[in-house]
Amino acid sequence: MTEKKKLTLKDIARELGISISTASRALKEHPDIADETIKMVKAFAEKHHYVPNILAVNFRKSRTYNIGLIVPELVHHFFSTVISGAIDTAKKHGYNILVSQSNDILSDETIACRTMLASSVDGLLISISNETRDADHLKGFLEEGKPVVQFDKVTDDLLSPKVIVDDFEGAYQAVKHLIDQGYKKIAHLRGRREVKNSNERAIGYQQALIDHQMETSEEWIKDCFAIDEAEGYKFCKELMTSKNPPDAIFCITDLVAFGVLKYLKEMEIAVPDEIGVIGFSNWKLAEIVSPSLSSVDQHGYQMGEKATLKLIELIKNHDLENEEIIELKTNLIIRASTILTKKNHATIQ
Amino acid sequence: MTEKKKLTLKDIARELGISISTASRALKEHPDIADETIKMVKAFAEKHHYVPNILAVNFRKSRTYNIGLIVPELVHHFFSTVISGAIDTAKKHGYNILVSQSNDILSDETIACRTMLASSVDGLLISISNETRDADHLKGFLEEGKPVVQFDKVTDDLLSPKVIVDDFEGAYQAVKHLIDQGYKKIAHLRGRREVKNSNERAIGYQQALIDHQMETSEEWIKDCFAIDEAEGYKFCKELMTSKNPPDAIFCITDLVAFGVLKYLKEMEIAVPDEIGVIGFSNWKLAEIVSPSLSSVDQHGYQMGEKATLKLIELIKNHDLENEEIIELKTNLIIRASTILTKKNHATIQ
DNA sequence: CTGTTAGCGCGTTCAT
DNA sequence: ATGAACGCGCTAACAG
Repeated sequence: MTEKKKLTLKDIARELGISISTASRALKEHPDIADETIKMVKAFAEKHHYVPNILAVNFRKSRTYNIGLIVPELVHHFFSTVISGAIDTAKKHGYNILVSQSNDILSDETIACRTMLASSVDGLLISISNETRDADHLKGFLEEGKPVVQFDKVTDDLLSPKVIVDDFEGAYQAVKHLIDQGYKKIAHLRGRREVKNSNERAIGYQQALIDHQMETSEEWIKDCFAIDEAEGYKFCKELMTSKNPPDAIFCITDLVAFGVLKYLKEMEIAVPDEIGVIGFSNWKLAEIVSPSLSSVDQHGYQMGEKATLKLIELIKNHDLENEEIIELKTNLIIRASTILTKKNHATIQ
Repeated sequence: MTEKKKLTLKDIARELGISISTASRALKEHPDIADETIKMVKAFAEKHHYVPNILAVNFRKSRTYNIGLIVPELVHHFFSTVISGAIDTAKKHGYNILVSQSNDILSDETIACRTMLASSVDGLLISISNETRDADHLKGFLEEGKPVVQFDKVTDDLLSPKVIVDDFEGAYQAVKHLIDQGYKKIAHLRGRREVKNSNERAIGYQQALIDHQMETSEEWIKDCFAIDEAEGYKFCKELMTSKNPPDAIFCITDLVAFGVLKYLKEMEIAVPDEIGVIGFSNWKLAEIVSPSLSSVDQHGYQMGEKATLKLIELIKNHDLENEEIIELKTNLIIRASTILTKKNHATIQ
């Protein structure tokens, strides 16, 4: 395989007996250039498959049309959905997306940032790790004139736009739905106390209970750490074997809810009749499991779109001082795991 | 936010009263340069946070340390796992990954390729779309001296290394496992006839049946097109309501198997006692559903690693004629959906 | 050991 | 309407 020697402006100029700058301008249809010249140059370029050397262009303009994107975990339904939206949107605007993951480890995140900065992305989209507290490793981007947009998991330590979901409202609606269905003792498997989203959801849960004068209990709130299926299983067991077991469980995320469902199935505790279960994030699998799982949809794809659009806007305007907050509404998806009939309702009471 | 004016080699040279090339070489610890000079330059660079302008370096060396990666679907457990492996591996070797998706549409794939080429990736990792037949849109990479490595879904129309899974063997083992468990009438929900992987799995299925003198029937083979849960449900219904229903089903992928499980559950047909179900790909959810789903693990992460390593090797060696085939062994994961006890075995007979 | 020089390909004044 | 010339920041061949 012999590599093609790439055609340059210089080649075109030489072949056509014009100057390099004329060739350059002709290709851009600069108003100063004669129509005929333009036509001639364009035809020649077309014929010989001239492609500008993007490396030279980038160098000259010091930009790359590449956007960095860092998430905690790539193999994760919600984040991959966000990435999907980001990629599609970026593509539409002529940008590429450079993806990296932090594995929820701050040092990995810091390294990823360095690599991104070194490879000269034009801007950064990031959802911070569970370990991240301050944003020192992100400030380098702004210092170099590269805008940052945070999404989903964000920190206030960085002045930047944030695209987030209304976690409070989503949680509130989920719990209100459980209440409306007739469930009386609603438990919550919550996420980490250091993570804002988790706290928002927990507050939404509590507010809904308070607003509807529902019974509350500290025993019904369990703190997840790994936020996985095993924890859902474990805490569900704890709850159901306690003195005052709940009759509904609101889970910080679907994955945890799957663990809950698993335990309940093993114990032959009927969902939704004996107990209602609702998750958060609306994983693809939520509609596939049996019983299908009610959940709060976060519109991940849309989040990817909005964050990317905002970033591209900032890049174009050299805007490094934007701190707009774009809050997406959640969407309650009601499925079998919480549809309690009146009859069963009575049973519970 | 005022942007820092970046320090250049020229600045260092001027400040230190040396030439630019000396500064450049000193930073690279070139053997010609006096230790003292090296120390001095490095100290100065360190102190003033000198960072080489990567755009200039890339331009000069005509390479970017960026690798393109195109998959049919990003929001897909297997592919996101592959990407995860690719990203981690690339990072280790100083490369970034530029991700794009084709949505299984050839024209999208072609556009993605063009964008990747234009943005000057150093090489390409690709798993082709279901629509892709020939590799004309990929040949441009080789023509420009950029190596390509195909993985999972590959075409022989392009001379390139391929990292694939031994689909035949994986399917064979899955079906053999069903036979060993005592299932007698094994059906297969297969994938598209135009897709190599589907055919390999179908052949593995048939060979296992033949080798063990099992009953076969054309009726037991159903062609999936969308390869989703709905199809699993639909075809399972067709199978179970036919004159000669199977007592086990081997599914082209876990997603289809989930649909199968759903139908069986609705009909209260017991898995694994009345019917065994096995999938392919070992999705995260396979162990979460009830009953947990036996599956064939494809080692997606490892596939991402191997493909990336191979590509980096080709990039470094300017090797464009490699057509090595790296075949990964699958791994049979046995779970509840196929563990038939001896007693039940007798029942079936 | 170090400096000088010559580009890499392109965009952009400044002339003409 | 077009061309000459310069420089972006860095590397490397050549010269001393």
